[in-house]
Amino acid sequence: MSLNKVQLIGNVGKDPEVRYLDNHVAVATFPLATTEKGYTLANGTQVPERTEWHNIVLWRGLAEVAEKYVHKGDKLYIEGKIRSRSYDDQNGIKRYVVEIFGDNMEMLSSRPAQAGTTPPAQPVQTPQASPQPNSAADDLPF
Amino acid sequence: MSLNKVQLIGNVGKDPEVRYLDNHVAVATFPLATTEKGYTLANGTQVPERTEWHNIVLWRGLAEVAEKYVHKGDKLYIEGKIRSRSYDDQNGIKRYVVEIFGDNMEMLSSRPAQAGTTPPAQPVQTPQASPQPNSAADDLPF
Amino acid sequence: MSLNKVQLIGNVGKDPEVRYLDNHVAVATFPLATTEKGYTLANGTQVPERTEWHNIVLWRGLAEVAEKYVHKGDKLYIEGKIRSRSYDDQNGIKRYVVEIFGDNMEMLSSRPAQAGTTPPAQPVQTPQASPQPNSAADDLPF
Amino acid sequence: MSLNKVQLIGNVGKDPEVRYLDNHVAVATFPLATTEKGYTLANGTQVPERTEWHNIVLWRGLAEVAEKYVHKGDKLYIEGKIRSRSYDDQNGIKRYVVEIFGDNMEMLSSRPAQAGTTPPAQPVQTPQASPQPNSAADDLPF
DNA sequence: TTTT
DNA sequence: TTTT
Repeated sequence: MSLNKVQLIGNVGKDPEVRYLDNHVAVATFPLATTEKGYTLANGTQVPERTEWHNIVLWRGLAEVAEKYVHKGDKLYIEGKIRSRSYDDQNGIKRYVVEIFGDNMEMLSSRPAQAGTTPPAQPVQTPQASPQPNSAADDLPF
Repeated sequence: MSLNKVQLIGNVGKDPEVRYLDNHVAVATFPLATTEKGYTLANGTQVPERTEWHNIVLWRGLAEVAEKYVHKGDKLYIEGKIRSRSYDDQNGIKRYVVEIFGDNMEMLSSRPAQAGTTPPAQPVQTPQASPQPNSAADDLPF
Repeated sequence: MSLNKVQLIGNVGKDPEVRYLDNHVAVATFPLATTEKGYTLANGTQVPERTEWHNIVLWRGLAEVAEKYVHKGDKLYIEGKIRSRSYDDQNGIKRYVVEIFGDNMEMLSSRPAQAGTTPPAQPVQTPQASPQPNSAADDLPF
Repeated sequence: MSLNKVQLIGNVGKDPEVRYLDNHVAVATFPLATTEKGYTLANGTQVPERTEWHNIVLWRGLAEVAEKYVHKGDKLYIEGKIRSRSYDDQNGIKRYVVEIFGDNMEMLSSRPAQAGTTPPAQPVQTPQASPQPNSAADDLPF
């Protein structure tokens, strides 16, 4: 009875950081920028261009694809869901992050493949159940 | 060159708060919950149900519709985009909020209308012109 | 490098027809109606309400869920992709049908469960690769 | 109470055909191909690549943008709705066509602009007003 | 053939 | 803070 879906087309802000959990599950994270063009209102007000940064998190096969094929500057389509998570920062202050857990990705920049790699079958998609790490979505300051 | 789209079906956590800006523009805010059902992994691990809370922000006509027709507990479809915003909290600490700016809403609970109101034309959407030429969708051979 | 995604919220026109292929794979088909409300243009022209009928096709687990829980009149969310298919009608004339192959479904009507059934875990979603029956999408008269 | 949404990323099959109605409204039509990669099933069956052709129809401003900037071979994101239409063919046989009425388009190929034209503001969308309050999306702690 |  |  619920839907939580995000679709983004944007540019990768940094090369993905990939780590492997104890169970050898890969997790990739990287920022993705979407940009709205600026425009002028009827009354002459200039609304400037605006860039939104999204924290992308990929798991398993998608993370491995990202490790091999995704680079800073690439244009990507990402489909997934919104997840909130809290953590305590270095000053013991509780912080909230919103992340996009991607379950489908399309590479929209066509780059020459790196030596020793083969191009990914697309669409690359996570098989069914995605892992659910410790996270919290309560107490949002809203 | 960019897409920032969110689609949610969930339940309204609180009656909308509606305020009017100096230019008489209405802004409505309310929390919306999406819930993923829990499940059991192949290895027997129980993944519990998980609720995500989304900060919905509606403008103008959509805000006015929300003021009249949206109530705590209602099931809604919301389409919009992700927007981040920062503010300084009461301790001068910079905080970030992620909000969903809705530009399309569908009311999925059919409630009896309140006395003195009329049901909204649906879909309620930020105004758009879309011409409707002669066309037919009947008698499909299916 | 490609995306083909459809999202529908509408009403089921008929109880699903479910058949089982030789390999015991279930396939369910039913029509789903989406309706745009009519409205009046600035120049006074009345644009009438318009109903679009979609041919929904579900496979495997989703088809089995549809067989048990989906009924005429129900409101559904369906996510999937567009597929065209051709066939020769009884007069040997080549006909084209467009179908929506659903891979995600949400039941938006909450009906009392039928005796002897248990509610489906939701969201019900097809696990990865969906079967690709004989179909053709070429030579469209466009 | 209804949603009819399609999202496509694909390649333009032919340069758009643009015509102008009596009221000077522009209408552009062109085919767009989405392609699913082939794959091999667990039992060894080869599922071949499959291309789906979509009949895109754009109106007004979007049609004018397509006339200027969209060409055969371009990669596009198109968002819109499914519309069915019937007509009688040259043999008096009733035919049905399914079209995608686009209301949002993103050009994903970056081509050098043609002489005498300026690049389109993007996203190009059927006009909408959406207020932009003070907000910040930088310095996210990620 | 649905629904509001 | 919702809902099943």
